[in-house]
Amino acid sequence: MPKRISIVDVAREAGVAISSVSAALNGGPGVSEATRARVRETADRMGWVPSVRGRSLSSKRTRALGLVVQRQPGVLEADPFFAGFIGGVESVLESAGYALLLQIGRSAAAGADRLRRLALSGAVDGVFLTDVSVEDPRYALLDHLQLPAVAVNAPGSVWVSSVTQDHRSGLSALMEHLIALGHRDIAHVAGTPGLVHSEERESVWRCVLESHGLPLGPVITGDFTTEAGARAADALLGGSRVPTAVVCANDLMAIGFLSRAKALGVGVPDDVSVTGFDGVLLGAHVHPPLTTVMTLPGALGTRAAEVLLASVDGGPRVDETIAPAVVVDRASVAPPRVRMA
Amino acid sequence: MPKRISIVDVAREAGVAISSVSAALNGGPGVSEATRARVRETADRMGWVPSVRGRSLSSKRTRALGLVVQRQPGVLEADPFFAGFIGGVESVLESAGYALLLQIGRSAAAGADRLRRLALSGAVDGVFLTDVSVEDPRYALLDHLQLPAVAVNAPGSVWVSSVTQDHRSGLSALMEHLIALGHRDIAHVAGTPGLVHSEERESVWRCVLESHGLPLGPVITGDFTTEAGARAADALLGGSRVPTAVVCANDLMAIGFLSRAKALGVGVPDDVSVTGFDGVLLGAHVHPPLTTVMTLPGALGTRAAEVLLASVDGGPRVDETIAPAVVVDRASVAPPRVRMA
DNA sequence: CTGAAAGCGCTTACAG
DNA sequence: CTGAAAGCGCTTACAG
Repeated sequence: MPKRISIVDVAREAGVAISSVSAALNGGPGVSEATRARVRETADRMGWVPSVRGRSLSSKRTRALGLVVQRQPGVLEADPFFAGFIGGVESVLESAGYALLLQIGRSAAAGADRLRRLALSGAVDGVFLTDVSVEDPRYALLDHLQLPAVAVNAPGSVWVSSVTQDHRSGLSALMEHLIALGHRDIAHVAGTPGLVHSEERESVWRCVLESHGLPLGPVITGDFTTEAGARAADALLGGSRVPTAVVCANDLMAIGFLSRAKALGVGVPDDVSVTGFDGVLLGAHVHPPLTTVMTLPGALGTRAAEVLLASVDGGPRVDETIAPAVVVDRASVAPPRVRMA
Repeated sequence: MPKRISIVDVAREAGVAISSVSAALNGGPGVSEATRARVRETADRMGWVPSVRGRSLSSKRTRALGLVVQRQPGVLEADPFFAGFIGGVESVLESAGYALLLQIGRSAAAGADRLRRLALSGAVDGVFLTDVSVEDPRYALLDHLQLPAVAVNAPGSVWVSSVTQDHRSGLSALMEHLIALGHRDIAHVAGTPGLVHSEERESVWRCVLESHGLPLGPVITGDFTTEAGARAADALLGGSRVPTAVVCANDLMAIGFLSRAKALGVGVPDDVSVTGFDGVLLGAHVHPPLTTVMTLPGALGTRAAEVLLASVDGGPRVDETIAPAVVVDRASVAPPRVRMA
C-alpha cells in the first residue's frame, strides 16, 4: 500500500508550515503569491489531493449533498424522473467539487429514517427532498436540525427551500384541449395516493371538468407503474360506460394503458383518447405516439442543486420556479367518435 | 442550531470513558454486558448518531462506496442500466450501513479524473467500475492505489475483482434463432466503439455468422441512443440490398429503428426482423413488442456490491458470474419474406 | 473490565 | 506574511 501523502509531507517539501499549505491551496488570505505558487507547484508535483476526511472533520463541511430516494429498488429502473434529475444535479455539483450521496428507502418511513441518520451523522452538507407527501414528516426533522434542504416540486417549509416546475398549467391546457375536441367523458388514472404530485394532477383534472360543468368521469387509482395502467384499461374499457378520453397521471401508466387497449381491440385514438404526463423519451416511440405534458427533471435538478449549494453557503431560504411543463401533442388524442346514446 | 451531541456527552452522561462508549457501540471487546447496555440506552435516549466525519478520520473507513458514471448527464435518462444497477447496489449497501457516492463524468477522460480524485481524497472505501473500455486506464490507477474495486461486465485486473453476466450465450442463441428461421442477410447496429460490451456484441454477431458460413451483413456504428437506431434504419432500409434481419446492440437503438422503419413504411417483422439487447421494460410495449436478450442490471448490482464489500473487508480478489442473459422472444422477429433474386 | 492518551489530516484563530 | 498550537469527533493501542 503506497503510503498516503499528507499536508505535512507537502509542507516539509515546500519548506513552509502546514497552515500555509492550507491557506495557499484554499485561496485563503495571508499567503504571498510567491509562497502560494511554490506550494501549488509542490503539491501538484507530489500529486497531493487533500483528504476529505481530515478536511470535513475540521471544516464542518463534507462537500457532499444527500438524496434519499423513496422507491422500491426495482421500480427505479422504469422511473423517468430520477435519472434526469440526478443528471441535472450532477452537472452543477461537478463544477462545484461536491459529491452526491445517494440512498434508497424502500418506503416513505424507511426513507425518512435513512435521511435522519444521514443528517445526524453529519455525512452531508444539505439534502434534496423528493417524492414529498402531503404531510411530510421530513420537514420537521430538517427544520429542527437546520440542515440546508430543498424540496422538489413541493411547497417547502419554514426552513426548507423549494424548486418547482409548474405542472398545473400544462395539464390544464391538455384538459382544455380534450374538451375543445368535444370530449365530455374524461376519466383519470391517478398516481400513488398521498404524494403531492398525485393529488395535484387529480385536482387539476377535477377543477377543469367542474369549471366546464362536466361530469367527473371515473377515477382509477394507480401507482405510476405500467402494470397499473394496464389494469386501469381493464377497468375502464370493460365497463358499460366507456370514457372517450383517459388522462393518466404519468406516461408509464399511459403506455401500459395503450398496450392493454390494443390487446382488448380498442383503438387509440379512434375509440378512446389517451394522455400521459412526464414526457419520457419513449413516449414518442410507442404506438400511437403519446400525447403528454413534458416535464424537465434535468432542469429541476440543476436549479435545485444551485439553490441547495447557495443555502449551504449561508444563503436565505428561497422558493424558485423553472419554466412550466408544456403539452406535447402527438397522436394518441383525437375528437371523440360519435356514439349511440 | 441545536448543538451536535458527541461521544463526549454520551460518555459523561453514562459515567464512562469515551473509549468505552466506542467499544460498547461498535461491539468491540473489553466492555461488560452491563456497561454496554447502559451506554446503548444512554446513547439512544440522547439520540446520538456517531459522526461519520470523526469516525472516518480515525478508522480509515468512510463507509461509502463510489460509482463514477461515464455518460453525458442528458443521456442518463434513457439509460436502462444504471437505475437498475444502482437499485441492486443500494439494496445491499442499505443493510450494510454503507452509502453510495455517485458522480458523473461527461467523458471517459473526465470520469477517470473524477475517479482519481475520489480515490486519492479518501472519500470512499471502494469503487465500482462500469462502462469499461478495452484498455481502461482506471485499472492502472486502482492497481497502484490498491483501492478495493469491482469491474462490472469486464475482465478485472490484477487487483480489481469482477462481476459479470454472460451476454454472449444469449446473443448467440438469438443469432441461431434468426438463422434457423431462414435469415441469411443479418445486419448489425453496433454500440459505442471502444466499450467492452460493444465489441463483445459485435464479435458474437460476427462469429455466429462465420460459423455458419454466412456473409457478414453491413455494420452500422451507433452510440446506444434511440436516434442512432433511427439513423441506422435510414442507412439500412434505403440501400439496394436490404437485410432481412437487423441485430441491434441494445434495445434503445432497436426501438429507434422500429419507429423509423414504420415511418418509412417498412413492416416489422414482415419486411425485416429486428432484435434488441437489454430487456428494458418498455420493449414489451412498443409495436411490435421487441424480441431481445434480457439482462439483469439489478442482480449485477447486488452481486457487485457484495463482492466489493467483501473486498473492503480484506477479502481476496474474485471473478464472479451471475446467471446468463437469456433470449426473450416477442414479436419483432419472423421468418424472412421470400424475395426475388 | 475500564480509562487516559495519542493520533487520524485537516482548518482556524492566534501570536509573532 | 508566516508558523506553532488547538481542536474537530472519533478509534485504537496501551496501561492500570
